[in-house]
Parts: sequence; structure tokens; C-alpha cells
Amino acid sequence: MPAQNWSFCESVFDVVRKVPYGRVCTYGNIAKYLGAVRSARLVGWAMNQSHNDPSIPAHRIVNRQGLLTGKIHFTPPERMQMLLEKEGIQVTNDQIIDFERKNWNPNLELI
DNA sequence: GGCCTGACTTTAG
DNA sequence: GCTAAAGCCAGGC
Repeated sequence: MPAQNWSFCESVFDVVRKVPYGRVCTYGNIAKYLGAVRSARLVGWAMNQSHNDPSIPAHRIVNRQGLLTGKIHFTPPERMQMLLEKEGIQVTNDQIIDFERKNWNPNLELI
């Protein structure tokens, strides 16, 4: 990996691609895995660039509360919830049901 | 080249 | 318990 081309968003993509099926991840977890919990904003911004790579399951990325804050960037926004429900994740009013159980921490399982 | 914005999170009052 | 502000990096204007 050429470090010069290895930007923050690329690191985010790498982690997001490793999110298992039927699980979701939070910006904070990804940021923490990258070593900068304060840079959670960059994770969100990087996900905005994920449109360059359709293989990235951006619908599995939600905020700390389990809310689908990023759905507004989907086309249509309802698609994010649809994809999550298709993976067995129940979503109601942009809120993931049993979020703590569906949450996936790369710091604990990916190492 | 400088300022503003952004799919967030945490700490302080 | 709720509200306000700071912090992070990259891109756009």
C-alpha cells in the first residue's frame, strides 16, 4: 500500500468492508480502530466518498445511537433501512432494534 | 492560499 | 438530564 495514496478515507473503507453480514458498525468504533476517536467526523465524511466504491456496505454504518443518520445520502434514503432489514437487522423510525447486539467492534473482533 | 462545511463523539456547564 | 462547544482531517469555493 503506497502510504502517499493511503488517506484516512481509504482506511475507513478497509474497515467497513470487513463488517460482517448482519452486523452494523458505528463511526466512533471505526475512528477508534484507526486511533482517533475524535476524528469520527472524518469517518462520516469518508463514507460520503464511499460512492466511489459500491462494494462498501455503507448501510451498516450508523451513529453512536444506532440511528441511520447517513440514510439521507442514499438514493432513495429508504434503501438503507431496506438493506439493513434484508440482512436481518430490524429498523424502526431510523432506529436499529437491539442495536447493542448488532453492533460490531473492530477493536474487539478484528484486532 | 484561507475559510467553511461535513454520514460524529466527547466533555464541560 | 439537557444544552453548548471543542476536536479531528479532507475537500470545495
